[in-house]
Amino acid sequence: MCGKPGFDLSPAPDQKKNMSASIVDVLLPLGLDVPYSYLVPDGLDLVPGDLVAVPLGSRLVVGCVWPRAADAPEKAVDTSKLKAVRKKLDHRPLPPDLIQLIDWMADYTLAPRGMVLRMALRHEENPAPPRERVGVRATGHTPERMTAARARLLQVMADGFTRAKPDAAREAGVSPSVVDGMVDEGALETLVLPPAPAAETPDPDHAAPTLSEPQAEAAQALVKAVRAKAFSVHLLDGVTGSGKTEVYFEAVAEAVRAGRQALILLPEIALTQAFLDRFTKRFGVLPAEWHSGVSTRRRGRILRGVADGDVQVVAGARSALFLPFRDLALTIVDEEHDPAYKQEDGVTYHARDMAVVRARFTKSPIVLTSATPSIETEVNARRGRYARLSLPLRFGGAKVPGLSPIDLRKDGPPRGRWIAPRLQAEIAQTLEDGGQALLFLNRRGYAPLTLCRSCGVRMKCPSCSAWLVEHRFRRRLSCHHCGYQAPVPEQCPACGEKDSMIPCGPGVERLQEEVQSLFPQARSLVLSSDIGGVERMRAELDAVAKGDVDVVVGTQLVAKGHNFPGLALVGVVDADVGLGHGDPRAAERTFQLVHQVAGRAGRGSTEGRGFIQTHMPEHPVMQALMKGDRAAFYETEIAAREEAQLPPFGRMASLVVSANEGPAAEGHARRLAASAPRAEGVRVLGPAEAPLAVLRGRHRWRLLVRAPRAFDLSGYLRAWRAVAPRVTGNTKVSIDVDPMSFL
DNA sequence: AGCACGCCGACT
DNA sequence: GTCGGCGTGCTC
Repeated sequence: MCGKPGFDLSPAPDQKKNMSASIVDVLLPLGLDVPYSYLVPDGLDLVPGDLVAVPLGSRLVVGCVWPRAADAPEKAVDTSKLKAVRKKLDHRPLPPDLIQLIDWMADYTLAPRGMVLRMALRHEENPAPPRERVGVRATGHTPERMTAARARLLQVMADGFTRAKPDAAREAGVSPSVVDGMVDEGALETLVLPPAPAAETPDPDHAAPTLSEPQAEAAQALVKAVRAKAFSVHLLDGVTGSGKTEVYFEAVAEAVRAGRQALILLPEIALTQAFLDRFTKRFGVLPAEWHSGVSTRRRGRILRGVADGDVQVVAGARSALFLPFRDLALTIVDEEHDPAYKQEDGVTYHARDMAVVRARFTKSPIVLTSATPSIETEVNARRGRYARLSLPLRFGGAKVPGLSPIDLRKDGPPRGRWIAPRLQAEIAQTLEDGGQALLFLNRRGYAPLTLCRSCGVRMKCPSCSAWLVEHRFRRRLSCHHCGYQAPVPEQCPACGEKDSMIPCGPGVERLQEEVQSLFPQARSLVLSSDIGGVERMRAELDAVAKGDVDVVVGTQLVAKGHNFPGLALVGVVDADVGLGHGDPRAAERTFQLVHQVAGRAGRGSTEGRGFIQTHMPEHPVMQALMKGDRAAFYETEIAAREEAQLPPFGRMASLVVSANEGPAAEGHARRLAASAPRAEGVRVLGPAEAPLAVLRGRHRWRLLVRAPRAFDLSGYLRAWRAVAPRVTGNTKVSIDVDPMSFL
């Protein structure tokens, strides 16, 4: 098979005997931690990374030929009972750095190796065959009947070039049926075209930008890092609008120029039209997009292009991390602090951290960007493990607004309202001046809680320990954790009282209602993730950018990289959401969100103003936000983490025991805790009910493990699992190394 | 992850 | 009597 011309590469007869008895390890994309061994049929040449179809029980499964660890002893498998590899798939082998990444991630997260492989193979399940493209070419024959449309088409085709059928129709400005008609008449002939490229090649010199001096310096450092072809981590650190994207685009351009590849990871890519626009402006074409919204067929083409090295730039969500790049020269993690990078279901991992690991294996540079770096990244930069590139100035001269506090304890709004008099006056002034106002409230829906005024019963999700959130525009109550929905009851489900159900607390919908009653003449809009599809979202963002909206009421969605040039006022309606429960991560998150929202104002020519409503203006996070003092936030937060030996000064893992019955979960959690091995400096806390004690009908109890910074936490957890009582029934234990929540 | 096998409740 | 529910264990 696939013999090279002119040489007989088949093994000599005596070797052949050996070969036919050869065995490969195949990792299967299932919940298995160990590869299985298979016989290699005669003449099949397999290398690590090759995808193969192998029999497993009664079915055929696609797996990946796995390198045999040098130190691994021969497995005790009865070789006479081995099954044989059925066939090798027509596919490039997975690159070594990806195989290394999968092994490393499985070791680190304690996930079965096969489940990590599954993430890398998921996108090529059911590979849709590339659609056959039909091209047309002029034959020279003239049709019997000539029409205006036919003449135009033939004129376009007269150059003799072959065009794809739809392209020919579009260029000539005729309908596809005219093309078909000309084919029938023999004036055009059809032929099969090679598949279209998965993505067009970016032009590194399409529109080279004019960079400010600090930008140019930073760009130069990144270009140098790409040229060095060595592992390095840079933190590209700059406030909103400082031009981080333009800077790292220069490094991307360098990779493209060298004929190599770049990966740009983005949080929630489906919504960042602004990013795609900027990329197109700089490189002349769209990047290859990789996220769940891309069709299977398109993904298949991109995947092949990435493996062949033809697709040079991929912009994608965290799953793009597992693409089989042929020659990855550079990785960018945009907005590295964004919690969307943490995958919580299935294999639990942080895409930013894993991207750094892959870059290390690839021996290539990686760039983390943020205006508000995560504490982990900030500490790494301070320790000198990451090189910091700062862009201190706002591009274009506009300023991030300072945030004036509004103390809700003294100057709050009247009962049942959420906009304080001061903020109301500022909005009025802004509208009078013809500016736009943005009200930020990180709560979807109309009201976070609905209760009966007569008997006090609260509307709760039947399968989660969470209140049902009213969504008034859909007239439904819904659970944000499991998706359960129910109509808003007209009478109390507990006491039967009619019209007694009342909404408690604000959501963005309710806030908009208040805006409408306070400013009836203003055009207002709610921006929230559950408003509808991507198309509608883009249309609404456009409307805001064009100035068709006076007051925007938005959830955290408005903190992302959308550009609202007319925004003059930002009001943070409740800065305390999530704060005050003592979780340091909540403080970090609040700081990042509010800081970014504040950065939305004043991006145009006008200087923005900002207000922050809070019950705790003395809280260090609020203080830092008000003064616009980012350094102060990091000082206090880093000091607090160090004091408490929390990450990144100590290590953590969370073990969640879940079961259909509460006592089963609790009981197993207690036995699990009791079986924890003793180790110097390691503490096992709990079990306690998990923050969401019931989720999708599963009762959850949680253990937290805290360990010193340099401790091999994964090794400890593996040793623990080996001696832990085995799970029975529907009980499950899930492990999260480096959890987001420290509580 | 899937799939077969096994052991207990309500049905053609 | 079987059909089928899910809980358990195995797959090179």
